[in-house]
Amino acid sequence: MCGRFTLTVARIEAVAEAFDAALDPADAAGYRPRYNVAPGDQHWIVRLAAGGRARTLGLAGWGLVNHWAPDAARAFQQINARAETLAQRRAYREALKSRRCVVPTDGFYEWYGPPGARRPMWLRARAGGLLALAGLYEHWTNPKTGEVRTTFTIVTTPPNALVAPIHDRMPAVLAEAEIEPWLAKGDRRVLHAAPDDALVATRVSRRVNSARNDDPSLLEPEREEDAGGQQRLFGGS
DNA sequence: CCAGACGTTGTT
DNA sequence: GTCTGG
DNA sequence: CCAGACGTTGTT
DNA sequence: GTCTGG
Repeated sequence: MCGRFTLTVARIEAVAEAFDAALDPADAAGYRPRYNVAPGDQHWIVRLAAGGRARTLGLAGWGLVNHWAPDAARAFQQINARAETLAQRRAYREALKSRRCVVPTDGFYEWYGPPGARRPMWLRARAGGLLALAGLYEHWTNPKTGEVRTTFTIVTTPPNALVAPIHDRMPAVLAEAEIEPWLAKGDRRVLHAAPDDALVATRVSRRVNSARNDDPSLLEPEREEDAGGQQRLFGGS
């Protein structure tokens, strides 16, 4: 699945340029690199402007709250949406029809191993740089305060050959040519596992476990001898 | 008809 | 065990 | 995803 | 809002 990720670029303007999106200047003012984005956090999404073809880059909360929800309690149970069932699920069907987004990131974490000894891996693009994750978003008005929140969920697929030994799900990573079909038409054919050679995996520290930790040292590769005797899933790396 | 759910993951 | 918060 | 709380009353 | 279950 996808329960934590990173966006470590120095300038959010570079993300706007890469995705050909207009940057919300109010949101951009508070930008900082993130090494441990967790459910419930504010993060960046690229979406089409209302009725148009222009893309915007702005902040939204991770964990989809449907516009009809009485409260935001279910947000944490809607951080991911299975690609296979998007069109059937009541919570996602409407958003699939009209509110797709792309979630910019430069890596995501997956945990593996036995209960109580699970270890995080950081997966990133083999050549480095940005990844485009497929997502859905929605607006929700808090009935108590009248405040409008925008929230999103990340689509998941079965794993590719790299991720399969670690986990049975992974986020839907869009190739550059798949971004527009996803945003404009919700073309579900783009929701497939990333090519087997698209990503590389690094074992990282269990300090990632706590969402309070959010600094560059989280991405430092952890050596085998620091790994506490876990089995070697990645002998060559 | 009204009431109640609407989700994913991991673990057992 | 289960829910909330980060 | 994992970590941490899970409660009320009265007093400051 | 919309669907399923009773």
